[in-house]
Amino acid sequence: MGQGIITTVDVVLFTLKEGRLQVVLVRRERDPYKGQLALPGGYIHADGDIDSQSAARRVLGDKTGLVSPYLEQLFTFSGGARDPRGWSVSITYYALVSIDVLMSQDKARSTLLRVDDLPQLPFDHNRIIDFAVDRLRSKSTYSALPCHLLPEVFTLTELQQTYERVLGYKLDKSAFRRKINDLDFLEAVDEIRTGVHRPARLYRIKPARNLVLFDRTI
Amino acid sequence: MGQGIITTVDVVLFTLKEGRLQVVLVRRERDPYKGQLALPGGYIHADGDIDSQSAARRVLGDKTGLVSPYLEQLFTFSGGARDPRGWSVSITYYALVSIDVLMSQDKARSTLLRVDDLPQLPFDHNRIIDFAVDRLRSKSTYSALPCHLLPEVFTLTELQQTYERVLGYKLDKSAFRRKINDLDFLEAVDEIRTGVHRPARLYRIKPARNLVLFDRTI
DNA sequence: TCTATATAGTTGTAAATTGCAACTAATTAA
DNA sequence: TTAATTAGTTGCAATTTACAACTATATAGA
Repeated sequence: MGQGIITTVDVVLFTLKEGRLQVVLVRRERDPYKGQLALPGGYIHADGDIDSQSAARRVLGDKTGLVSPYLEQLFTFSGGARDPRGWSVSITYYALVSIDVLMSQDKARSTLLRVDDLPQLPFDHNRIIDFAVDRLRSKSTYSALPCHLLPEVFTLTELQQTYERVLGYKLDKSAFRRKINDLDFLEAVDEIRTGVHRPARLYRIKPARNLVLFDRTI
Repeated sequence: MGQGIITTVDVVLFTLKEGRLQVVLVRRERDPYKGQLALPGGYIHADGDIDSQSAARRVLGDKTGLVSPYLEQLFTFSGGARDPRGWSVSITYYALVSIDVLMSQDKARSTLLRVDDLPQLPFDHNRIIDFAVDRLRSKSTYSALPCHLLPEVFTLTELQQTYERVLGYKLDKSAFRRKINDLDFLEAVDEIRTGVHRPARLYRIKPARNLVLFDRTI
């Protein structure tokens, strides 16, 4: 059984560094495109992987050392033209991680590049990244998704800046706080972020809470 | 090359009949589950299919006779447990068609069942349909998607009823019309739908228009 | 021809939400 | 003490949405 179709997973891992949305690329260890920067990806292992999500987690862990970032299926790219080895399917995922966690878990094999300034990449990886950026931006307009680009605890100002950096435009402070408050997916932690000015309340995502979606009305 | 992974496409084809959202099922022609009702689906042909979207179109045409319904990728289901033949990938699509077009193009091999009253189906097809219904409902709250469940031309009242039947709740007439008007994706046609009461203006989707999305603001 | 009725389509306004700007609060540095 | 800077709140105008009543146009039947 099987039709000689190459079946892979690829992961677009986002992080926010220096105020810019960046994507993690790794050097390919084998042909095709050996030595070039590309998305972390690999074959699905029919023995071993439970499903493609597990495969994506495994591949991401192997290539970047990340343990359990936010991970969600993006889209499946397929066809005879996208891989020189033959007709292929790539089940793609996107993942979010804070730069702190990335720095502490990644074993320095990966490269960070700004999503708005990418070189030409192998396969259809530019297209996949563009698709992931579009998804991230659009989903950020109606969900708590950008939270996962921050560390465990963060201030509301940091959260707003994260939204602004992902979306590429400024948000109103009071409206933003009202919205976050209404959605009720954050809880204050005891600590306070102290710095050179007025200290800020710290928050974290309420435990056992799925990704919160904002209401839409037609 | 290839890892012995079964690679298929499955399509959830929706239509609206008797005011109910229904899904098209076909009898399986071969094992496993030969003779049972299931989603129209089949192997990807690495020779012949351009990509999985083409494969989905081909399969849908072969099994239901439909030529070019609205078709969009849904999700990719995968794993070792979902198909008795082995580790498998199903790239799933959902499609929308008006009952008129379905009746005229389908060669009567297919069965229509209400999505809220399905029997147990083979593989993970119940899960796939549930997933498709969720997607259709949620996307209908912020897009022109339900248009594709109607014939070429329709009245605004018919369009509103279509939204209401998909979403499962009533909408306000004036607000609905304002929204549709603002989005500007319909154009009036010359004809008028005449009936037993006041005649209604007929509309169609403006040509060369992508699926219109409503604005969302965080 | 007149009237009742049913559906199409519009209008007015109250209620809710959002956008904007100014305000208060708390800290450090000088 | 004061200036500066960031945190966080408040008030209100502007906009959007929800709701209900209104007008318009057809058929059917008396």
